[in-house]
Amino acid sequence: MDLSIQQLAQLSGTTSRTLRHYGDIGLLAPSRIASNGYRHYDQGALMRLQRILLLRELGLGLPAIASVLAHETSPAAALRTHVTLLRAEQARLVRLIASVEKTIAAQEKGEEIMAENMFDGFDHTQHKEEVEQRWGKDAYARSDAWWRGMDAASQQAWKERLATLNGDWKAAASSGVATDSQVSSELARRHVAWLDSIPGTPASTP
Amino acid sequence: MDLSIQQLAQLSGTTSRTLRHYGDIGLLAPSRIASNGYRHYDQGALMRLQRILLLRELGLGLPAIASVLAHETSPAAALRTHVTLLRAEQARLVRLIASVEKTIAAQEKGEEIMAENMFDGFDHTQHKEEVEQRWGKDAYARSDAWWRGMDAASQQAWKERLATLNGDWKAAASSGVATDSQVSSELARRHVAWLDSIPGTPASTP
DNA sequence: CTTGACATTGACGTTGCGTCAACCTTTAAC
DNA sequence: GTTAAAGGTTGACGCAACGTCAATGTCAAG
Repeated sequence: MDLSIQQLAQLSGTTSRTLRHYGDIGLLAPSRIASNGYRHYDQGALMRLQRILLLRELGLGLPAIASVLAHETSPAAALRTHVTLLRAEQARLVRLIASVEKTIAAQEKGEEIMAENMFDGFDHTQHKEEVEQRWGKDAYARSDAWWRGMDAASQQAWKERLATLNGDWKAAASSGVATDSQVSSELARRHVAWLDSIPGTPASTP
Repeated sequence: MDLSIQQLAQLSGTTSRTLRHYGDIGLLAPSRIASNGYRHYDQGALMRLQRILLLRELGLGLPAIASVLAHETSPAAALRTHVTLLRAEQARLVRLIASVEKTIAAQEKGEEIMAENMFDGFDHTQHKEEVEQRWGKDAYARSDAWWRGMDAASQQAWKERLATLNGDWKAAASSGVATDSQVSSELARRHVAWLDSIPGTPASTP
């Protein structure tokens, strides 16, 4: 098994440039360099490349990959750290998508989004420092992004839905409704339906 | 309203370097440059900056933002394209997270991961395409993302919290609890607290 | 022998700023 | 009046992981 750089590239689904790059930075050396300067790779190099590509898909940087492969000691810690970052990034993407979709929807309704919605944002910004000090940065950032992604009408609608739900729920509780399933399950349905309107909530969990 | 570069940076939550960069690339020119060379920004600049930052949050690149602001014609198409890319990226992240977690789990059990786990990733990819074709891309990405972004323990916790809440709520309703505030407001607090654990839910709505 | 496919090294381009560096202004304090 | 602390300016390099020429050498086939 003696592969040229192109052959290895095609086999592993990457490019020759990448392979030379890995060679340059000492991540994956060719197993042999012919007299004409051509790089050649053997089975061992291929396996190492597989691991490299796997770790790369897992999001590790090339230095990190080199480190892991160098001293094969617990990649677990690195991975654990990394999964945290991935989750954060993933959450951010979810918010981004919801926000973009909301923007598109508003656009399609012919609304001129930008105008006063900006001032909403502005108010929010000034509010921001206070909130951050009282509730912590993370909490603010997370909650703000979703809320801010909505236009005024949607925010109003959200508030109303929450108010209605809470109202019905209280009413049901205080009136001691017909003990069980009919009314309460109806409430539960609406409860779940409302949750579904929150970005990221899975529709099909139970 | 005449803002220095720092003042504008703080107001808008960005940095002076960013503002100078935007000036350099012609995205946001200072409204006035004093005789000493200092940049000054007015209300108009601030509004334009708000739009820039909004579009940036939506993930558009600076040239794209410039284009949108230049000929104010339908950002819808650009956004639509972008949301597609975002979804793809998001789906990829979800797979990444799952894969990393699988790797971690395997590691902790002392297994030598790399070998056949690579094929796991492969399987997963193939599975994904099937699912996407059968259920539609959107549905898959949206419903799956949040849920899958959690580890098993978190999913379990989420289920339990939901079950407990629903249980208490039903119990309260069926037992016709002391008509009002004490118990119901306590439930409401927990209700809200639970909602807060869902990514993106604003903590301080009322 | 020539053509075309594949190899080499070298070096600049990409994205959106962060981060010095070296220097000038304004403000507040002593 | 002097001085030190802030805050301003223009370059210019750095980063992550290669993509993409450019200029040139090598190999197999017609």
